[in-house]
Amino acid sequence: MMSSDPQDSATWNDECQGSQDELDTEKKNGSLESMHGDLDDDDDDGFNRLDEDDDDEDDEEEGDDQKPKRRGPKKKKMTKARMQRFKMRRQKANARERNRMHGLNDALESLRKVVPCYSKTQKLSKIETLRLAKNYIWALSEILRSGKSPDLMSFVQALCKGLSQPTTNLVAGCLQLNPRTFLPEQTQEIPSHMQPASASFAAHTYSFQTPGLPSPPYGTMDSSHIFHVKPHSYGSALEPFFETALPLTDCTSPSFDGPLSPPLSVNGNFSFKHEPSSEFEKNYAFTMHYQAAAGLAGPQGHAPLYPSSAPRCEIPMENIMSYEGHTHHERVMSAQLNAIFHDS
DNA sequence: TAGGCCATCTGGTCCT
DNA sequence: AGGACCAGATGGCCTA
Repeated sequence: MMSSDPQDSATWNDECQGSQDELDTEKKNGSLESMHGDLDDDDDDGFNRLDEDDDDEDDEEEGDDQKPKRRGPKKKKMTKARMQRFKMRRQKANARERNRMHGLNDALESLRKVVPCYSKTQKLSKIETLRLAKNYIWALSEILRSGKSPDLMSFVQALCKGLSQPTTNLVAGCLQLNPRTFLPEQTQEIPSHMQPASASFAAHTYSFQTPGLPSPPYGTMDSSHIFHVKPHSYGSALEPFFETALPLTDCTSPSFDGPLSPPLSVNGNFSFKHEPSSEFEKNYAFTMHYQAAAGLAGPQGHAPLYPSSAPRCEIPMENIMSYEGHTHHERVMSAQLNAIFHDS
C-alpha cells in the first residue's frame, strides 16, 4: 500500500528534517514549542545534518571518502518564518487528525450501541466491537438467508466467534445466558439422546479459530467463562450446540453470575416468527432485542447452527433483560427487524 | 511487571 | 498547496 519507511521519502524530510531533533523532543514533550525555542537567527544547522545523512546514501554510489555534492534542487534554509509555518501546518494537521480520530471513535461508539451488547461503563474495545459487529451482521444475514428461527445458544456462539474471553463474557451477560442450564450434571433431566453429546460438551475446550485473527485470546473461547451455572434444564436447546461441538470445559469454574454490574442490555426488541410447538414454548417465547441466529462454519468458518429441525432455545422472559436506554433509532430498527421476521 | 488498549504525533501517499 | 487517509512510533493508563 503506502510506504511507511521514513527512509523512502525525501519530500517533507528535505524541507524539515533539519529540525527533526527538535521535533523528536517536541514529540516527547507533547508540544511543538520546544522546537521553536532552539532556533537561532541563522538556523542552517538542521539542514547541515540532513545533508550529511543524504550524503551517506550517495556514498554507496560514489565512494567512501568523497562526499559528492548533493544533486537536485538546493534545499531551502529553515528560516524562522519557515519554521513557524511548518509548526503551524503541523499543528493544524495534528488537530485535523485528532478530529478525524474522534469522528472515527464516535462512529465506533454508535456501532457499540447497535450490536447486541452495550454498556456505557464496560465498553467493548475497538477491535472487539468490529468483530462482534461482523458476527452480528453475519448472524442476521443467516437468518434472512435461511428464514429459520435461531436458537439462542447458536446465536451467542456465532456472536462470540473470534472474540476474546472478556468480550465473550460480556456478550453472554448481555444475553442473560444461564448456561448451567445445559450442563451434564443435569443429565437426568436431559433427554437420553443428548447425554453423549453433553459429555463431549463438558470435556473439551471450545475453540474458535478465525483465519486472519490473532491466536488467543482472540481465537479461542472457553465456554466456562461465558456461562453461569445454575440448576435448570432446557435440554433440547443444547442439541444444535452439541452437534456443532460446543464444549464446556469446566462446569464449576466461576463465571458470569447473572447480569453484569452495572447491568448490561440487549438492544432492540425482537420476536422471531416462531409458532410454539408446545406449551413450554408458548410460555417461554424467544423474545430478544435484535435477536438473530447464526451458524458456525460457513464461507468464513460459519456453518448453519439451526437447521429447521433443530430445537430452539427458549429463554424465560424474566431472564431477558429489558433495555430502557435504546434510542428512537434503535426502536425503529427493532420494529423493522420485527417486520422482517414476521413477514418471512 | 507484562501485555492490552488507547490517544496522539508524525510523515508518506493520494487526491482535489 | 492543502486536506484526507493511513500506518508506525510512542507513551500513558489499566489490569491480571
